[in-house]
Amino acid sequence: MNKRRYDSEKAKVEIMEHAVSLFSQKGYNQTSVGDISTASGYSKGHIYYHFENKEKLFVLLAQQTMQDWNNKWLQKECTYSTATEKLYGMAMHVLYHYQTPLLRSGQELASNSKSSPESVQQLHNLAIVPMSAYRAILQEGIDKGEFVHGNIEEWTVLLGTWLGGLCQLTNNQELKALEPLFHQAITIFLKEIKKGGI
Amino acid sequence: MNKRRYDSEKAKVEIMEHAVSLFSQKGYNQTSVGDISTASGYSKGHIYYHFENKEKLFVLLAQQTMQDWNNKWLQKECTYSTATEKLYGMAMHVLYHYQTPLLRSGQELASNSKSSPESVQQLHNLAIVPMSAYRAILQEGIDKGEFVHGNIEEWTVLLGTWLGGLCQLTNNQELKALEPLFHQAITIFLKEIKKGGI
DNA sequence: ATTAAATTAGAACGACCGTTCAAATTCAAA
DNA sequence: TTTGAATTTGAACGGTCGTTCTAATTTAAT
Repeated sequence: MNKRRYDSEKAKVEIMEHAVSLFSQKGYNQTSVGDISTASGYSKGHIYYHFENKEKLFVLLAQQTMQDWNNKWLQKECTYSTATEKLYGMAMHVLYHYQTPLLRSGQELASNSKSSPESVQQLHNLAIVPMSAYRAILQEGIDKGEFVHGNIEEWTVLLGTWLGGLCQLTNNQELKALEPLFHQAITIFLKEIKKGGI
Repeated sequence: MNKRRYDSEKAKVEIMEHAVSLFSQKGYNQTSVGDISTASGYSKGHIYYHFENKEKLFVLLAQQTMQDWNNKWLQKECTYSTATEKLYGMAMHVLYHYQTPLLRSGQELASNSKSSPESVQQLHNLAIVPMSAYRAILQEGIDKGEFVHGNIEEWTVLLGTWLGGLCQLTNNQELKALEPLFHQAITIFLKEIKKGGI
């Protein structure tokens, strides 16, 4: 069934897919609603039929992207048994699934004084998601006796900034080629926090 | 002497100072030539008397900022005797003198397809400056026997991305409060590369 | 004092962009 | 088949922005 020539949901999804691609490639300000219209094949007016405005559209995409990243991690997480394995697994997860360019576009929006405070807040909240995931692994490692007792908040920030910094390389380099780098970062980090490491 | 009412050089410097401030606060696209005009007190036309266009103005400021950062480091570097000390000193130098917001604006410009390839290339070249500084310290540490022999290019990238990632925190937090974090990152990194550390 | 160059201002242009709106088209139900 | 709602279009508006241009003002030299 459902042989309608109009399929609003399909149109909405297609618009969102092209929007994600464009925001990632060109950034928030450099991507116009006209660009999204041209790429998706739907008129500008139709985009406003589905989404209140450009800003809300972007926030929705960013939230959806981050949620997707987190869900994928939760699925993968249980395949690892130790916190150490999880750290290495997380590094690969970040390398291959963290949508750095899209989320960097969020900084553009957030730093614009004309953006609605609500949107800015929502984008800020997204940064908490990966940090929480890192913290959970570190906490588990401590609880299980794999890692020494230490300043877990500091560890979380140090790990998060390192992985975040490494992600900036994904613009210029092949992901596969970056694997050893991400792996080595975890190895170095583990020397600090692993029990019996000294 | 020199009691001219017109002082073109002074005007140029003032325009550049306000432009740096605005580009840092609002980003490249969100800073209009009109903004710079209003902030500096000189007309838009006058800005184009001194600078060919907005893009060239920004590239000049970015280059100048990076050169200033490097010069300040070269002055400070010789006050440290060991490569280990230099690493800690570099961390503080990055924390307090690396103009993260301005240089992030460069990514906005570089990711815009309408930007001239020449400008994009010039901005890319700027990223080499800090990496070279890091590599020099690591090389010195190896040569002097402070650090073990290892993959110096990999170390350079790992150190650079970590400091770069940590710099993103300077938007939200007080610099002074970040000192322990930067310090701790170097400590962890040193455990990997320092001789007799195991 | 005259003149030509340097400096500055401000208006104006053309392009683009986010958004709105009215009309056209398609759909599902009556 | 008619009707009203859902969907889609495309033109249009108001605003902003980078840039250009002309004219005015100041400066230094003659």
